[in-house]
Amino acid sequence: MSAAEREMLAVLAEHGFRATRPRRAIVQALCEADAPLTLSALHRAARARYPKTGLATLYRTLEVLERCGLVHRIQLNGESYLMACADQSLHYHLVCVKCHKVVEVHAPQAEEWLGALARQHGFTMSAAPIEVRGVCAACRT
Amino acid sequence: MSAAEREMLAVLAEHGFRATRPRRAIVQALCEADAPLTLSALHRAARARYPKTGLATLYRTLEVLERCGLVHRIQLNGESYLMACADQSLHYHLVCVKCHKVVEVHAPQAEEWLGALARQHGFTMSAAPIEVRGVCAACRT
DNA sequence: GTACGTGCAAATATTTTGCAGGACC
DNA sequence: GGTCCTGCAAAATATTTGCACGTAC
Repeated sequence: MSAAEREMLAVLAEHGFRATRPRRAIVQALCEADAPLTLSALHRAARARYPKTGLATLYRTLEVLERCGLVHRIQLNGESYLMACADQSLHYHLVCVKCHKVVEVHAPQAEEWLGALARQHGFTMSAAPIEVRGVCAACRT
Repeated sequence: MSAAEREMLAVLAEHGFRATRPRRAIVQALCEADAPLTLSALHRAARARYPKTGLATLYRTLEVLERCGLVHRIQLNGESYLMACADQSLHYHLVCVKCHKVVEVHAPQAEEWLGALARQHGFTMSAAPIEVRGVCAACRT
């Protein structure tokens, strides 16, 4: 079990949710994916770990995970994808619109800039990842 | 007709799409909204301008507008919203998660920072708005 | 005039719900 | 042992499609 996985289950527990088999299958599938997953890809991946995982449970689990800030929906070329991110601090996700891979970036200085910018407009940024779309090195060629 | 509206119709024309009545109603509804709209709110708003606007046409028009980069889907507290933005340059959208209002911000310096950050990771940012979630001054009280 | 778009209704697909039984703490 | 969760199937929603008819260019 990866650290990310352990972390997510811990946060779930803190919020009073149980670590059931389908939930662990879904969390594991999300953590082991190397890019965001569509709903049906996630269902397939969860079933590979716990075959009885039902679609209704997947929806219900995603709602819980999103509520806890552990799962994020991102829009890529018109499709909706799901990705896990237990990190509740402000940071960036560089998302490649071609291969869909995501690089998680912490850049305190950039965050300060953005924070200052927001403050100028009376905004208080929330501690959620900021999605930045682009093309990665491998896909640019 | 607002400048944004005119701009969107011009871009549509450039892409070879016709400015039909339902499309103009949808574009106008999007441009006049002071916050992103849900699909059904947009349908209602479009119908207020051209009552015969059908739901299928709304879906088809949104696909066209998104393809042309004129409409963006944003996720807010689990709901999906649509907003118009004809500006194809890199900039930020400060989105209030309470009242849903959006402030469009151009900040060359912040963009340079972010660009440099992305380059360090081999990324080339695409010229799309970057959504930053937070709480606006009015809603913070 | 002729594509391109449309509204409508039917066909699909997606998401939610109710409930009897199972599994986590 | 008592809830909280689950799978299943049915219900409710949301989205797409086919087609005969309009209308923008």
